[in-house]
Amino acid sequence: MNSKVRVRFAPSPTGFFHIGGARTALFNWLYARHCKGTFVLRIEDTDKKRDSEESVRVLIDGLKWLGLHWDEGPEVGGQYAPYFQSGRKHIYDDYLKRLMNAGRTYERDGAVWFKVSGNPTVIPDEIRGNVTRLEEKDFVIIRSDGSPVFHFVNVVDDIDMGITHVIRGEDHLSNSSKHVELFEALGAPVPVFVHIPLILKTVGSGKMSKRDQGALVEDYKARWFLPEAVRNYLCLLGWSPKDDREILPIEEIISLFDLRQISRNNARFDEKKLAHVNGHYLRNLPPEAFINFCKPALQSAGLISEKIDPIYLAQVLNACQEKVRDVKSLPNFCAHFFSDDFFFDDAARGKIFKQGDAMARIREFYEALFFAPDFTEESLETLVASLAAAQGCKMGDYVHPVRFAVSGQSVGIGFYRLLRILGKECVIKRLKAFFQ
RNA sequence: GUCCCGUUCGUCUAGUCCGGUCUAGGACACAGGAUUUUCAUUCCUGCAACAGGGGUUCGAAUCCCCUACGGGACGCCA
Repeated sequence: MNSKVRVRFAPSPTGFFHIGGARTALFNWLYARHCKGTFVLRIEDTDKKRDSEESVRVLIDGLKWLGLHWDEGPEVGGQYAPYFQSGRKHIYDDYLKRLMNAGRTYERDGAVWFKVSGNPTVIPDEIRGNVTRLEEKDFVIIRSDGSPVFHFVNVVDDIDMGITHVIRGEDHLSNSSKHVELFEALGAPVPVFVHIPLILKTVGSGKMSKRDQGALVEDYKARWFLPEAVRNYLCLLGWSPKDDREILPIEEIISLFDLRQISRNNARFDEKKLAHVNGHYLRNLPPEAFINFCKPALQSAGLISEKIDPIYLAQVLNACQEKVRDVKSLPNFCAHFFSDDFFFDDAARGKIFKQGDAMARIREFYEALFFAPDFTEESLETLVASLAAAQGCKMGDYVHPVRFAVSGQSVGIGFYRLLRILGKECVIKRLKAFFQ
C-alpha cells in the first residue's frame, strides 16, 4: 500500500455525465481507497463555449449519487485549490515560461506551439506495458485568444497536484504521447498511466454515445436505479474479483481492486445485466431502506401521498420487495393496494376467463367469504381448499380469477397475502363490483 | 490513409504474466423443469466460446509470427 498515491478524475463539464466517465471516476476512486491515497476531482473547464455552472452541477450530483466522494476538489477544497482550471491561469503562465525558457515553444498564427522532440516516447501503462509511440507533429498549447489547451493544462495540473497515476479511458492513449513529451520537457516525472478499456454500445459499433440508452448517469437516478447497484455493475465492466462472485459489497471491491487486473479489451454495455444486479440489490435491501427508497417513487407516480398510513405502506412494500424487479414498474405492480381505480390487464383477463366458469368460481368464493371465521392467510387458504374439494376443481381455479378481480393482474404478491393486506371489506367490495 | 490498442459462450468475464490440474469455470440472456396459486422472486437442468493460419514444444486458450476482424486517435474539443 502506497499512502502517497494521488489520482484524479478530470472531467470537462459538457452538460451530461457519461457512463464511461463515471466508470473512469469509479476506478480512480477505487484505487485511491484501496491504497488509502487521495482522490482529486478537477474540473477541466477550458472550453468557454461549452462550459457552464449547470454542467458542473450534473457531474457533482452524479458523483455524489454514486457515492464517489472526493478528497480534494470543488466544495471540499484542498491544498492545490482552485480545482477549476478556469481559475488556475497564473499557474499555467508559470509553466509556460519554463517551456519557453527551455526553447520548446514557438509562436505561429498568434498561437503558442509546443515543439515535439522527434523521438518515440514511451507511455508506461500499468495494464498494457510500455506503449511506444512517435509524436510527429508540434501542437498548440496556447490558443490565439490566449487560452490554454487541454494537453497543456492537463499535464501542468497533474504535475502541480502531484498526481501519481493517470487512470483514464483508452481513447486518451494517443494523447498520452503528447503528454509524456510535456512531462519530460517540464522536467517532471512521468506518472503511471492506466488506459482503461472503453464501454461500447450494446448493439452496433462504436463506443457508447450520449444518445444511447443507459449512457447518462443522471438517467439512472430518474429511473429509480439503486446507486450501489449501478456502481457494482460498473465495477464489473473491465474488472472482476476473479472468484466467480459478481455482486459484492463495495468495501470488498475496494480491498480487492488492483490496476493490473483491469481487463485490456473493451466491454459492451448490457442493460439486462445491470437490471439483474439492480434487482438483486433491491430484494436484499433492509426492509426499512426498501420502503424509504420506494416511497418517493410511489409518490411521484401519484399513487400515494405523504400522509399514507406507514403501517399499511410497510405491509404492501414488504410483500412487494421479495418479488420486485425494478422500482420504475413498482407503481403498476402495486397500484391496486392504494386505489380502487386500478388498471385491468386485458391480456390476463382473456387467459383467465377463457374457460367460462371463472366467474362462477369468483361468485362461490365471494359467498363463502361470509362464512369465513376470520381473514388470516391460513383460514383463507383453508377456505379455498375446501371450496376446491367440494367442487372437484383445483385451487388455482379460484386463485387466478379472484386475484384478477381484486387486482386486475395475473401476477403479483402471494395470493392469500394479497387478500389479507387488502382486507375483507375491500375484497368483498371489489368482488361484488367485478361480477356486476 | 497513418499510428496505437485489443480478440475465450450472443453479452460481461475466470483461466494467459509463471505452457500440462481446461473433455475451458461463473454470471446475464435464452430454453425447459420445480416451488401440487400467479411470476417479475427463489431453486434445478440445458444451450453456448479459446478469430484463422503458421511456428516453438513431449504438450499451447496460455509463448512467437502473419492474416482477418473489432476499437481508438489523428482539432487553436476535452
